Amino acid sequence: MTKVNQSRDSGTTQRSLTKQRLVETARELFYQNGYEATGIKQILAKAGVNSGSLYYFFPTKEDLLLAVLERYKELLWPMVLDPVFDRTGDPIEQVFGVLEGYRKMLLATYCRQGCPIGNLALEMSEKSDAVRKAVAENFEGWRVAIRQCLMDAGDRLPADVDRDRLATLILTTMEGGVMQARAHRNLEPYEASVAMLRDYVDRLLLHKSGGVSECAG
Amino acid sequence: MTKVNQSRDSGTTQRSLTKQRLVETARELFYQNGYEATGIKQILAKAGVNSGSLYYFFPTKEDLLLAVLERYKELLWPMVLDPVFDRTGDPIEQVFGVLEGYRKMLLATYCRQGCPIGNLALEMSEKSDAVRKAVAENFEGWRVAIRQCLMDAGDRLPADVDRDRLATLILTTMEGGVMQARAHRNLEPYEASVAMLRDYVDRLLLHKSGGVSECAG
DNA sequence: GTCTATAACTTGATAGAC
DNA sequence: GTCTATCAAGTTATAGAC
Repeated sequence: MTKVNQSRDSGTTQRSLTKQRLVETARELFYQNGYEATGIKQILAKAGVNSGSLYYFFPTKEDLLLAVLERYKELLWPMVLDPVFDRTGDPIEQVFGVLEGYRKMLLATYCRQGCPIGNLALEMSEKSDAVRKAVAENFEGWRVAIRQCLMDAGDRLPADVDRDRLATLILTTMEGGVMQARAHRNLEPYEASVAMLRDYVDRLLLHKSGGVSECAG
Repeated sequence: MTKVNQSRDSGTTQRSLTKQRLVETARELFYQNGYEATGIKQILAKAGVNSGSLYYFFPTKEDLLLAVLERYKELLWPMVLDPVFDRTGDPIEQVFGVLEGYRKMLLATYCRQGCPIGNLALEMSEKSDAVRKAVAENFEGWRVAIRQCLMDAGDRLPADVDRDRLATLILTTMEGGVMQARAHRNLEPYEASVAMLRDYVDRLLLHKSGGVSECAG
């Protein structure tokens, strides 16, 4: 009784339910426990799939991780950006709305879970170049979206402020803040980091029309 | 032929050479490969020590990690701060000198190695509360030293700028910048983050004597 | 304090029937 | 595409002689 199984993968969409379930389960477990600390058996048990099926789709554990990282790229807009961008059109508020989203995540998990990409960045960058690149692409997607907000802010920001580098600092603030909040199991380091970043941006917004020098005193 | 082995541990100092070697080797390997990915066998081989000796000193692998984290606390001043503080007495330059030290480390390792504490923070915070706390203490030592610099800067910084929170942002910038530099295997994200932080601090230094409002325009 | 040998278990991955 | 059974190697940790 050969089931007529959905098989064509148009683009990144997985038509196979088993494959989908595998990626989703692996995503959760890698997130909660890290890549090394998550066993294939564990993934299999939670997904309700047998070893044979997993290895039919993914030759190695690393290939499964790469699929997970592709999935995270797909989720950037629907999960991270859209909910914020739908609520406000002000590009500066969009930026801090995204940061507020991570604060809510920390709050909801009692500072136990942060950014899955950041976790993998530090754990895997030296172990697999393919993974490192997939992580970098995830960072880049996030950063480019934030940079677009900064560009949309137009002349509200001083002309000489580098939007590209400021977008990098914003991602830096999120990742560094999340890291400390998790280590201290306390929101304060995250909130402090974002508050100081906000102070910086506020100062930039107020002094938009030139360098700092013009009103030194 | 029972060797008269040095045994008393006065404080944190390890009088046993074997123990010292074990901690040092574990420190390197945990740094390079992460905690989970490093095997006891690997540590034993590199240190030239037998399994029996390791377990004589450390009941579990986690205890070894805790000793490593204690060691990092001891190393903060001699390895991270003193080399910078000896070169300059200006507290603001001390802060950015420390950040420059991490840049040099990234440069020397082609962006392969960053901050060992940051790695452990993300890998271990959910797995062991003892490790999480030891990581938090390491962060706190670093942050307190930087905060002292900011306090030493006195009225060069505006009175209403929260030194404590600014110190947090500085650690955040280091950790977040290092993370992205490693993921992209490129110094730019780190340099961009630090440059923007410097711009922020420069603006604070110039506008020390009050709020932003006084010269809005 | 250090040695060797090994227990007890888990790991990622494979084979081959269906 | 999915199933079961299993491999070979690796894991942390222990036992007991010296």
